[in-house]
Amino acid sequence: MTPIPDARPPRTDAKRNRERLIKAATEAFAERGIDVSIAEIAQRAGVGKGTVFRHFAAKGGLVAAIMGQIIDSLIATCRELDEINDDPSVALRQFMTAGVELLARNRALCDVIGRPSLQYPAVRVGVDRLCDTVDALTTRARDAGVIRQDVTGQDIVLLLSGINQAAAPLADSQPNLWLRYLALIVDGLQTETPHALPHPSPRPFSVDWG
Amino acid sequence: MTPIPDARPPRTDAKRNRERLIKAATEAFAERGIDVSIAEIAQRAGVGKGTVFRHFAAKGGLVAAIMGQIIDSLIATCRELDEINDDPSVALRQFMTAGVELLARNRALCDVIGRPSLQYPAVRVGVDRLCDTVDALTTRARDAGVIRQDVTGQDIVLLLSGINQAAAPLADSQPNLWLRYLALIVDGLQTETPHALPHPSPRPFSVDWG
Amino acid sequence: MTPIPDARPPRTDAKRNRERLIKAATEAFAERGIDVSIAEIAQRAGVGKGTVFRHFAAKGGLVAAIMGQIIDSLIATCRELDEINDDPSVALRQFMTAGVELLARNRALCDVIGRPSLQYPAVRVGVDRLCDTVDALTTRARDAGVIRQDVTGQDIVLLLSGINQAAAPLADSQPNLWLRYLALIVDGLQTETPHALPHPSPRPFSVDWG
Amino acid sequence: MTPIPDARPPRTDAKRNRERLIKAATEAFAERGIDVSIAEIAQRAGVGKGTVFRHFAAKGGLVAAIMGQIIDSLIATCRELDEINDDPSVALRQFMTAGVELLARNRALCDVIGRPSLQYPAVRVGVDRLCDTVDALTTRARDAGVIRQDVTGQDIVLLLSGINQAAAPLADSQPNLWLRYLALIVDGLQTETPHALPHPSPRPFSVDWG
DNA sequence: CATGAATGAGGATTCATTCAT
DNA sequence: CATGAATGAATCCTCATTCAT
Repeated sequence: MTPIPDARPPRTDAKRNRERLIKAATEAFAERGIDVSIAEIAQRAGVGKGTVFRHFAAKGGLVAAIMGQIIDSLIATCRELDEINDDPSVALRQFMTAGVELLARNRALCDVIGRPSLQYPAVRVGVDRLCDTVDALTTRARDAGVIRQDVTGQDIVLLLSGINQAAAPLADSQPNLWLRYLALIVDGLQTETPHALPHPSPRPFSVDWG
Repeated sequence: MTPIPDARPPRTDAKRNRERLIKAATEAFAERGIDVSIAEIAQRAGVGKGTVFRHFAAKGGLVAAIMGQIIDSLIATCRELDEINDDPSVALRQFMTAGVELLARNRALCDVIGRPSLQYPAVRVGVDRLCDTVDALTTRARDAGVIRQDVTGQDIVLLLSGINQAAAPLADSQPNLWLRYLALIVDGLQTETPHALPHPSPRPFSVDWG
Repeated sequence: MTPIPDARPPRTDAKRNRERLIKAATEAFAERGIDVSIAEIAQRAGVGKGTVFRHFAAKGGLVAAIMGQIIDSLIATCRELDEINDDPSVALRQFMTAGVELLARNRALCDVIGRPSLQYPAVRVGVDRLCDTVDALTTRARDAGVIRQDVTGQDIVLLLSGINQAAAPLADSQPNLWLRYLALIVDGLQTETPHALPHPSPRPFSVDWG
Repeated sequence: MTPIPDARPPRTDAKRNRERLIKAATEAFAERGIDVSIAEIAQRAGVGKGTVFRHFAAKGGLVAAIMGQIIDSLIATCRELDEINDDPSVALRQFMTAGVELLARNRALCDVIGRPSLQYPAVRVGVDRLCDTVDALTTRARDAGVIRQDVTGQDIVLLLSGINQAAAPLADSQPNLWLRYLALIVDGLQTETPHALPHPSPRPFSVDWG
């Protein structure tokens, strides 16, 4: 029996294209934010624009996929650091460093995480999962008494974005300025004279109780 | 004797239109950021697109004017609070509250203040002036020993943006969440066990020493 | 009887404004061509844009008026040179020099004279009158045998524009290049071995026999 | 053996569209000058505006491409006539006829060639190459003694524009009038009693010695 | 009469998305 | 499946002309 030629075009190409596309999009988004054009992403990937839309029905899907993956990697980092470090204080600081650095080096991540209501459902869900993961670490730190008792994992995640933002306006000329604000906030979290916080800890992103 | 003015004052209708335009632009920018189209601003103001360009030769000029005005008002607020309050700690907290609230209610302000290299020269200069004004207040607070000795006025200004950013993703469902992070940072600034900060205090926006 | 104040606003102002307007428009058109904006003309004249339209219902009217005046002055120049000079050859050369120089220094004149069908009726009529005037001089030159017998006044006028155009592309770097082509054409008009011209002398601008 | 092309040839429909676009642009420019809107060109070609920009990133590129092509064809014509004709006098006359006719039928060519400082670099370079090519022919004619000794190829090219311009104002009603002025100038170039020209022969377009 | 404020049509250009090849 | 050609809505901006003051 002669196999029917071309009946099933090879999946390999599609898979490799998808990988190249994701790699290119990841880099392009990191460097230029989510406003980078599909044309540029396609060109960086060495594929046609149509191929981008074959893999992701709309630009938003591509954004969500890339960003979701990055958030997942941060979740993994958090878990690892939590496991590796006996001292939750060290783990937390290392995690926060990783998180802010990620934001400082990825404009698109700031774009999607920093906007009101996180437009992208996938990002919203990812961030919630990140918050849960960080909350485990945070709880351990709270229990160990190395950070103030009223901060949650979600607070920590939100603060990552805040720390990065504080330094962002000067990022071009002073690219490591975020280290300063990270240290400032870490110091603050360890304050021995906390006052009661005036607003309850936030609700998850995916919950909107109106 | 009433002095004869050299040039006639702006016509009342023009003045009113300008006011409506500025009001509309202020609101539109606040709600939707600097990417709102001139068409929408014109429509909100009830004028033609051409009228917008009569008052501001280019969109950038309108942005700069509105944002500059807002920054100036924050500078004024800072001065007033510095004068009114004997306790620099109170003055600083009140100023920071005013600043974060302003950001929380104005997406365009976040857009122009938060981006790398502050594209708009007028904004850059305004922010530098703001930093100077805040630095006076900050210095008084440092001298009084109510905040850690290594923070400057520019740190405070940058932190405003960071505090707002921490709360921004949840702003739609929890519009006052910024109060929480403001309190957290204020507490942190008063820590009695500060560690040396790993990065020097930032240089002004308008200076780029390469 | 007390005279009614302000009943008849002084004509003096209007007249003076008109003069300033015409002066400004003349200069602006000369320097920048007919595409100069009404706003710039009004500003140069120190009047409002509305005043321009009070004096000339549309931009075309202003163009026609200014250009007509300039053409009239060239007509006067032609008459004077014709009267002053006994030698028609000299008179013709001096007139052509004046004409090309006028074009070389007036972009708007080139714009309105050089385009097909001379859009502006006033210009068309003026150019026809110019042609008639030049034809008198040309006839004298022909009768004196100092130019070839088959050229008319209209030919001469059209050649002015042609001579200027030949030099125009290099006018920025070589502003007197037109002298070269003027001399070339003047030499040519005096050829002693003319061939019969393949196209009849042109009909006037204002006549269109379809 | 057919070699495998590195890249696929342009799709037939794209090629056809490009051809229609170029044809439409060529006609539109010829009829109405370089100020025709992209919208009109697109409509004439039966494509969307975006398609025009797909093929030419900016309007200037389209202008330069079309005009460059036309100038190149004139260069080719010049070379052919130079080769075909033993008599340089005939070759030169035939070339000048072709050149003026081209201008007479193409408003955009007049626009880009006739303006001071030739704005479009591609046009400037093309015209310089044209001048060089014509200069070869002109030199032959000078050496044969059939034209005056002081004219160059660039003079000839500039005169094409001048000749066309002389006839242009009446082009609508007398579309072949340019033949008259062409004959007049050709006669003049052959004068046996030349006077020294008062201005040196022009420098190339691409050279600006300030 | 004079002013300059307001208008809005029109122009070049960008880019996500669709679809013929 | 992949390509990149085509589309057209959207955006900023200009300027002749109208008209309220």
